[in-house]
Amino acid sequence: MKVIELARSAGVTAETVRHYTREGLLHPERDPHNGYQRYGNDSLTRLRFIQRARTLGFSLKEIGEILGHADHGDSPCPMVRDLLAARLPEIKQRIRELEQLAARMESALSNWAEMPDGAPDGNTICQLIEHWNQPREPHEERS
Amino acid sequence: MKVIELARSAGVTAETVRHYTREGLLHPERDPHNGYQRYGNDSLTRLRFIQRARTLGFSLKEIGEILGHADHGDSPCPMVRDLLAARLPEIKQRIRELEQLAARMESALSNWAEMPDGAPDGNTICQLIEHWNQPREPHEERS
DNA sequence: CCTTGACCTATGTGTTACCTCTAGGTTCTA
DNA sequence: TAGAACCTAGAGGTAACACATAGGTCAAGG
Repeated sequence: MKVIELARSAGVTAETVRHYTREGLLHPERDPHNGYQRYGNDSLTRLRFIQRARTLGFSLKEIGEILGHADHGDSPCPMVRDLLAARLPEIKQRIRELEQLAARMESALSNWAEMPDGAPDGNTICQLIEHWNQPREPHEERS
Repeated sequence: MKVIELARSAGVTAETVRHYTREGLLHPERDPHNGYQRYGNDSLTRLRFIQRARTLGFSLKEIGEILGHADHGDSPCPMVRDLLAARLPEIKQRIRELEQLAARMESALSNWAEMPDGAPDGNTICQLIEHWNQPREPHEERS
């Protein structure tokens, strides 16, 4: 199979396949005639595996390690259990953070509903933000 | 103030201050004697503003635009309201995605509780993942 | 035979908000 | 005067691709 054929079989873009190949997750052969990458059915298996693992929240790096174990004949399953069990509380923490962020945003929007806009003076940039009563817990990350 | 003094006043690292400066969010003067950056109290005001805006989920780029408006004497507040109102549903969507991810992870972990590990053969990489009954909705992102 | 279109290659850039490192100059304190 | 603590600029790393560049390949149709 050529790049795009493999990509279509799995419902991803050719770029994604090339990316996984560059990252060492797929091992195509080279067509000595024209330098094209040639993928076999094992690549399709691996690509589908990668997709499933991604929906479970594994990073490409982790998936690479899982595949590496499997390629050595070792069962990657214990690692898979451990990674997932370790990741789950992190995801839940992240959810809580985003929920707090959403709560702050809603609080701000409702507090601002009746505040005037006003231009900035030397001391104030945007009073909506600066005079907004920050509900608990400091800093957060982005979407 | 020198970089680290401003940084400490606001509880961030010197690198963060340098980063904001590189991004044009802070406008220090130069000490002609040694080339050091010199920050005034306005910089502290701006830095604190940036922190508050960050906890509301604004990106540095957006904060740069807000500060730009304020520097021109325009009220950035309407923009601030709009940005926040537009971002909120995105955050909520992200929360839903992560909740679904967490649900998939929990489903996998509980399904796997009684499955054996088993080494990979030619067809299977990790049967925990490959034979796991994926609950609805395909692909997702990372933490 | 040649063009066109669909495909291929490698490489580089952009995304986000910093962190880390290098390599070298400055300032303060004991 | 040494060493610690600080400063500078610039480069590279992080995650998972998407997109663009520049040029080579290939099959089909006119």
